[in-house]
Amino acid sequence: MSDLLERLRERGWRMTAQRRVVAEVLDGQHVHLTADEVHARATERLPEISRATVYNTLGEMVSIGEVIEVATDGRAKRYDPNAHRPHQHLVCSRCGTIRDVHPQGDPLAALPASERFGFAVSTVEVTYRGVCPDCAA
Amino acid sequence: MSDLLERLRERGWRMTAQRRVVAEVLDGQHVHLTADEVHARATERLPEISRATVYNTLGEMVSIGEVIEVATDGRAKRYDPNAHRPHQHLVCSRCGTIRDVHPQGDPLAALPASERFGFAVSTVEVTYRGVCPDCAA
DNA sequence: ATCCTACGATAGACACTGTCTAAGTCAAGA
DNA sequence: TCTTGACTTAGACAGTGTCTATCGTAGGAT
Repeated sequence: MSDLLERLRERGWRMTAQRRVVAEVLDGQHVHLTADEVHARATERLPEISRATVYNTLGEMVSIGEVIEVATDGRAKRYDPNAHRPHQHLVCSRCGTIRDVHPQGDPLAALPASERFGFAVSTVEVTYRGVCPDCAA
Repeated sequence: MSDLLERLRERGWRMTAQRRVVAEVLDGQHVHLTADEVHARATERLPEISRATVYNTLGEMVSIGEVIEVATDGRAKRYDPNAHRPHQHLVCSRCGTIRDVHPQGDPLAALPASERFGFAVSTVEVTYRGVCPDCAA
């Protein structure tokens, strides 16, 4: 079930109850949670888990590429466990929920060399914004 | 010279010294400042301007579409006065500086209806990330 | 030119998000 | 079982943004 947990173990992570819970919370969700939301859900299973541990664990998962950090507003970052399939995000401008979407074509191709100003461009993030069906009602 | 100021006046804005200074700071910069950076520069010209006023004024400019809010990391939002010409952003993943770029084509077209999930999609933000020439050296 | 009044500005408290530190705990190899 | 260093913890701290109550003033009315 928990591929994420399995991959972390393979990387030599020390398996603590806290890390297990954080991985499970991420794995079980299709929405993109903020760090404090992850903490809230983790607390339901492991009441004494601290905020710092959740932040640390998420940060480590991001730095090894198992989880993607999404900053769509200037507020809390959100964490996306779907790091292995390239995708972009569709954000509701009212309620802030995020959906994964898969646009056609390679967005990198749209930026000609003359517009790269010597940058070694490596990634593109595309954020579509609009009003979701629930908020439009 | 300050087109921004002129447009605000046309919208019936009460012209206060504070709003004038905020508009001038934005207009004179080609970089994208954070709210607190705007405040710092505004303070040089109008020492008693408050942080709340800068935040309010920036927020109002964003809501009427004269300025664009850019959240490239999970930290401070940056404010882009170049709202009249559609463009995207190229961010250095080392030093964080932002350049305006103009990709080809309409990025909205890449998202087929089947991938919109009932959202009324209105805007797209594209953020290219890479290492700038200065940081690559 | 002066007066009025509603809109804008102010200071500072507050809230949210994230980071850091010092001390205690425990997973896992010896 | 023992040992060790990686991990966790509580809580202080820092950066960013919001809110409230009060004061000031731009600009129309007189």
